[in-house]
Amino acid sequence: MEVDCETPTKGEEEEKRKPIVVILVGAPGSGKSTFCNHVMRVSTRPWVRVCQDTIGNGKAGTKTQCLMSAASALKAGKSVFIDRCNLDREQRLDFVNIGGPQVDVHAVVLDLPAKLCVSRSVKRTGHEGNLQGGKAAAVVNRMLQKKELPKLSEGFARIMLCQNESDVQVAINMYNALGPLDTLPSGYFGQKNPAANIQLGIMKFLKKVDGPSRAGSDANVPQDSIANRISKENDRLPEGPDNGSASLGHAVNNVTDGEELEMGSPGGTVSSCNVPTLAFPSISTADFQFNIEKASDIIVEKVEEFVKKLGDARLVLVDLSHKSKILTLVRIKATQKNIDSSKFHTFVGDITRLSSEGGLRCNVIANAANWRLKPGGGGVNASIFSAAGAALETATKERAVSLTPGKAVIVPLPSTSPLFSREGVTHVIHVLGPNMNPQRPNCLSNDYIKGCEILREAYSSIFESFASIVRTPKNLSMESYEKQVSGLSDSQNHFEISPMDQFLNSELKFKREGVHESGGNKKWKPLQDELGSNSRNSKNRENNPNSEKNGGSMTKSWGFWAQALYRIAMFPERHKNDVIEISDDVVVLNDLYPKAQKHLVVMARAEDLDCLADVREEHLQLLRTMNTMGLKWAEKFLSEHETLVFRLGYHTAPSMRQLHLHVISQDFDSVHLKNKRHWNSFNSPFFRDSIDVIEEVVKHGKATLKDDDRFLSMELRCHRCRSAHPNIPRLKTHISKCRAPFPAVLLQPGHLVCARTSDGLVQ
DNA sequence: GTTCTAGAAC
DNA sequence: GTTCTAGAAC
Repeated sequence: MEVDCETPTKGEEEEKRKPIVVILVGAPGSGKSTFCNHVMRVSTRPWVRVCQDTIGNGKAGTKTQCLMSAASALKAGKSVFIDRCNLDREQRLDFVNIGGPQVDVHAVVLDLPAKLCVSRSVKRTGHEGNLQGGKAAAVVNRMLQKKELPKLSEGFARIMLCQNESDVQVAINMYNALGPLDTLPSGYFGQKNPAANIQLGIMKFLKKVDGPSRAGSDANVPQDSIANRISKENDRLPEGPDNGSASLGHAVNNVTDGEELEMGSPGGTVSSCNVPTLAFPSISTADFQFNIEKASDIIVEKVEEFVKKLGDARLVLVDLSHKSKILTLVRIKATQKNIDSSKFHTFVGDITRLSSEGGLRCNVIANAANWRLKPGGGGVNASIFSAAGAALETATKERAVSLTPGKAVIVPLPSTSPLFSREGVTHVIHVLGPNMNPQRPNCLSNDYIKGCEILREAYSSIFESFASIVRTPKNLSMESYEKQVSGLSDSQNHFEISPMDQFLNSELKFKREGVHESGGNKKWKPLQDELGSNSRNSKNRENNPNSEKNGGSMTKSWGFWAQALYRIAMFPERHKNDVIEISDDVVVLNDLYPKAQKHLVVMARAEDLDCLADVREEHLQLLRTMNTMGLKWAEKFLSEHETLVFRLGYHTAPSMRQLHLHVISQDFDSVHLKNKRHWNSFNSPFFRDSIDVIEEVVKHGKATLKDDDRFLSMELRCHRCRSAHPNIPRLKTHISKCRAPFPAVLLQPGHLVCARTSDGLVQ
C-alpha cells in the first residue's frame, strides 16, 4: 500500500484530477440527501449535488434535467452526487454512462430496513420533494418492491453497500476524506447481513452488526488516514491477481473478482451471497508435511473435476497467510487450466472469520481434522474447534468418533455455535488427509503413490460431502416467499429455494436421519437417496426414556402449559365449555386467545401426533378430515358473516402439543394479537396452508419443514399489500383499513376461503 | 401459549 | 413522560 505524497505540478494535477460520479441508491428516507450534505460540508473535493427533488425549482424535476446538470458539473471538473432513488438498473443506466471512460462512477447503496425508511419519511417535515406524512409510507413501500441492487457489471467502478447506520457512517467518512486527487479502490464493498431479509428491530440489528472493526474505528477516528482505511478495505477483498496492488494512485477495476464475491441483498435477484460456498483449507500440507507441488496439482485436479458438477456452488481455498505458497501455486495452476474463476477462488484469511472479517460468506467449511476428531493440535483444526465452541465437539461426537485417511464426515453446525450465528456456517466437513510427518500417526514414510491417492480421495470426500449438502429438494424459501407475495414472482421462483434454506433443510434431515459419512469411492448420490426414509418418531420414542416423561415427540419436550390442547384432545368430554364439535378423529374448539374475529382450531385426536414433524403418509386421511372439518366451520361462519375470508393452516413449530389446524379469519382484528410472533406465525412461511401440507405428504410422505425461528422475527408486513410497518399498533391500524387484494400466492385455489360468489365457492 | 416487566424507543 | 418490544417465568 503506498500513497503518493509528492506535490504534483499544476499540469499533472489537472491530468490526475478525475471527477467521480457517485450514484446514491436508496428509498426515500434512506438518507441520501443527508449523506451528500455530510460529505459536501467536509470534503476538500469540489462536489455538486444533483437532486431531482430540487432541480425543478418547485416543480417536479426530471431525469433529463438531472443528466444535464450532472454533465455540466463534470465538464467543470467537479464530482457529482446523483441524489435520487436510482433503485433499478434502468434508472441508473444513463447516469453510469454520463462521463465516459474519464469518469469513475460509484454507487453508494443505502439499503436500510424498509421500516426505518418508512418511519423517517412519514415523520419528516419540509422535505424537498414534499414526500412526507401518510403518503410517504405507501410510496416507500412501492418503491422498495422495485429495488434492484446495482452490480459492477452495470459499469460501476465501485459499489458500497450500506445496510445500517454504521455502514453509512463508514461510507461518509470515506468520501469525506477523499481529496481532489485521491481515488478509491474499485470493487464491491459491504457485507450482506445473512439475516437482512428478516428485519429485526432496528436497534437490535445495529447492535448485532456494529462491530468495533468497522463503524467504531472508522467513524470515531477521523484522523485515520484514508490509506489505512483503504488498506483495511482491501484486506476484505478476495485475493486476486490484481487486488493486491490496489492503492490510492491505482484504482483497480477488477470487475470479475469483485462481482463474483459480492454480497447481495434480499431485494435483489439471486444474489451471490446465497450461492452455496465451501471454504476449505489445503489438506495435509501443513503439519502433515505433504509436498506442496504435488498437493497443489491434486487440489487443482479435483477442483477442476468438481466445479463442473457443482452447478452454481463455489469453492474457495483458504489460507491464513498472504505468503502462502500453496495458495500461490494453486492460483497459478488454476489459471493455467482455465478453471472458472466465478466457481473457484483462493482467499487469504481466517477460515473461522470469513464472513465477519473477510466479507466472504461461506455456508460450509472443511476442516483438516485429526483422526480422533478432537479439538486441539494446532492449525486449522484447533482454530475451527475453538471458534465453533463446544457445540461442534458435541455435534461431531454424535456423527463419528474417528476418521480414516481420505474420508470425511459432515457435521451440521448447531445454531448455538458462534460459527453459525456470526459467520453463517451451517456445516463443517471434517476430513483426514494423508500424513507424511513421522511424528504423527499413520505416517506414509514418503510413499507418495499412496499419499497422492489418499489426498485425492480426501478432496473428493470434501467436495462430495459439500454437494450432498447442497443437493436437497427444492421448496418454498423465505426469499421466494417474499417474491411471491409481493407479486414479483415468476413461475420459476415458485420452486426456488435459497441455499440457506437448503442448508437448513438438510440440517433438519441430518438431525433426524443420522450420520452421513462420505468416502471418495462412494457413488455421488443425492442425500435423501443415500439416507433412505425417516424412521417414525414414535418408534424412537419407544427407546427414549424421556419420551414417557414428556409425553411428546423426540424433537421437542413440552411444558405443562403446552399440553393443554393435548389434554383436550385426549379427554374432550372433560372440556365441554371449550369444545364445539367432537368426532372420532378430531376435536374442534374456539381458540382460547383468538387472533382474529373468528379463530378456531381443529385438533387431531390421534396419539403420538404432536405436530407437523410427526405427520406421515398414514396420516393423509386424517389431514383431509381436518381440512374438511375446518372448511365446514369456515363456511358456517361465512354464512353468518359473508365479508370474512378464512385461511386454514398449521404452524411449522407450534407452541402447543397435539397436531392442530388453525382456521382463522383474515381480519386479524383481535386484542389478543399483540406481538410480532403472533403476526408472523400466521403471516410468514411459518404458517403452512393445509392444502399445501396435504400435497406435500402425498408427494413426499411428509411435510417439508423449516423449523426456523427467523420467520417469527421477520419485519411486520401487511398480509394484503405487503407494506412494512414499524410496530404492531401501526400494523393493526393499517390492516384495519387495507383493502388491497391478497397476494397472488394466496389467491391460488385452496388457500383462502371466501363467501359464495356467482361462480360458486371461491377458495 | 400468556403474563409480567425492564428497558429501549419515541 | 408514554409506548412498545422482547425475554423470562410460568
